[in-house]
Parts: sequence; structure tokens; C-alpha cells
Amino acid sequence: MNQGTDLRGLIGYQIQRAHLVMGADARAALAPFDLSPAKFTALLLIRDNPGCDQTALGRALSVNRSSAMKLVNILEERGLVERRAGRDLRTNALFLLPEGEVQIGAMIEAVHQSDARMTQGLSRQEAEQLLVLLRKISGEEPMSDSEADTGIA
Amino acid sequence: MNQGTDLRGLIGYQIQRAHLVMGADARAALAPFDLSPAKFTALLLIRDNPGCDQTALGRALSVNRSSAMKLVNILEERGLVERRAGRDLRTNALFLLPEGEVQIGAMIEAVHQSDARMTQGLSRQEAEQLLVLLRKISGEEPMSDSEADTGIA
DNA sequence: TATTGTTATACTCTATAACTATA
DNA sequence: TATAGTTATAGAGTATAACAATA
Repeated sequence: MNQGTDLRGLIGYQIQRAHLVMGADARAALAPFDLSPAKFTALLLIRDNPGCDQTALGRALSVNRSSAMKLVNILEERGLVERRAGRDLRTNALFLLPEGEVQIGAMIEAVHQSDARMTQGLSRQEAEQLLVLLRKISGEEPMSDSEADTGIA
Repeated sequence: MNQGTDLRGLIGYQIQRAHLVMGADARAALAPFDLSPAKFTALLLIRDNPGCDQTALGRALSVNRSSAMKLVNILEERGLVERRAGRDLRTNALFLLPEGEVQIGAMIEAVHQSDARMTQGLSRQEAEQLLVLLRKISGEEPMSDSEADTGIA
């Protein structure tokens, strides 16, 4: 199937394709833990930002409050994270539970192995360069929440 | 929100984030045409592979026959593409219609402008290097169809 | 038997809108 | 008024499983 120069030269198209193949492999790597890549990312963000609230988590994941809730619900049902009282009575503070700490090590290992496998055609310098270029596109900080959820109810 | 080294160092994670921001911009660029990025890609593939069948189109897009059908249905409803008799009585041959040719030029222009806008932080050399590295990850040819649809019924 | 198109159905992910409690 | 969480509902996108026609 001929992709044509209009597609081949689009960085967005190549990113979409790379995302497809890498996402599929990461999903397979996480299948034994019954977690999607997005839920794994949420778990890691909670571990690295203990006490964060759901809105901040959603902002980091570029999903709105409602979607963040569903993620946290599942992680909580699995006994991986916990909602505690937050800084005021409206907010939850999220924490990784011991069971989450036990499992997250193996998850990280599996995902990093997947990442290495999918980029094995790249030299170490190329992989490092790719990280730098990708971070330039997405910026170092997550997308603003205002585009996903204005908070206007 | 602290991303942590376990996430920051994952190429798959950075690709996911870049895909998110670039996909959103491309979607906005295509909004005046009421087409998603995937449907635009399908349209371009049909233009550049006149007479291709739906299964081949799906393979190039990494979706199965059923999903490819829905894409073609919408493009056909819009009067952009046409199903003609294929090489045997089972297959459809897909062709871009004059109305599709009229519209596709402006679509390509909009998407390329979006692509340039989202990568304006990159030098020309960096953009070229990024294309090369991304193609190394996804390979030059689309993912095998056998993983999306075995054809076993 | 295998393949193409097709249809019906279901699942995942995410958004929108509204509500409650709190600030 | 504004914000955090919550809930119900809806939409997009895709997969699975089956079927008919054809190879």
C-alpha cells in the first residue's frame, strides 16, 4: 500500500503510527497486571505525587475530572491506591497502597522492557535524541486542563 | 505535577503525549471539513492507491475489515469516494470522486499547516531527524493485518 | 476451505451536563 | 460564585462473531 508523500512527510502521521505499535506492545506487556497504559501512568503519577488530588491527576493525564474519577475508582477497587482526606473537605488526597508498591516494580520493568524492545532499531544516541525531540513537541508540562474541562457546570 | 524519571525516560510515554497534542491540533484543523484525522488518512490512501479494496485499506490503517467498512461508508455518504466493481465479485475497488479531489487539496494544506505549527520549535534538521527515527520504530510498511483480524470466522 | 464484504453487538475510553458539598 | 467530587448519559472508535456470496 503506497502511503504517498503527503502522508510520509507528516510528523503527526508518523507519530500516530509509532504510537499505535508502541501502545499495542505496552498494552500487551501490562496485560498480566490487567492494567492499560493509561492506568499504569496514573498509578505512577500517584506514586510520584503522593497526596495529589483527582483534578491534578486528570490534568497531568489530559483527561477531565469525570474520566480521572473512573481511573481512580478502578485503581482503588484493585487495592492499589487509596483516597484519604485532602487539604479541604472537597478534595481527595491520593496515595499508593502497599499492594500498589509491591506490583508497580514489576509493571515498570515490563513497560521498560517493552520500550526497549520497540526501540531496539535505534542506537543509544538516537533514542536519547528522540526523547529530546518529542519533549520539545509536547512541552515539558502536561496540556492545560482548560481545553478538556472548563469547570463550568 | 512531577512526572518522575520512570515516565520521563519512556519513549512510548513521550510519543503518547506528542500524539495527544498533535492529534488534537490536526483534528481542529480538519474540523471545517468534518473529518477526523483517521478519515482524512483513509481518503489520502484511496487517492494514492486507486482501486484498492477495503481489506487493504484497513490493513494500511491497522483496523479490521469491519472498521474499514465504516470509514468507507462515511466517505461514500459524503460523496468523496466511490465503490466500483473490483477484480473479482467479492471485492470493491475504491476511488476518489471529483468532489473528493476538490476538497482534498485544502485538507492537505490545513493538515500540513497544523504539522508545521506543532513542530515549529524544531529546526529543519531536527524535524527531518524526527521523521527518520519515527519511521524506524513503526517500520516503513503498516502493521500486519493478522494481528487485527485473522479472517477466521 | 478461504476470502470479501457486510451486519449486529459489545466494549473501552472519554466527554458533557447536572447535582452536592464545600470554599 | 467557584471548585472538587460525583453520577448518569452519550458519543467515537474499534473489536468480535456471525452470515452470504464468491473464490
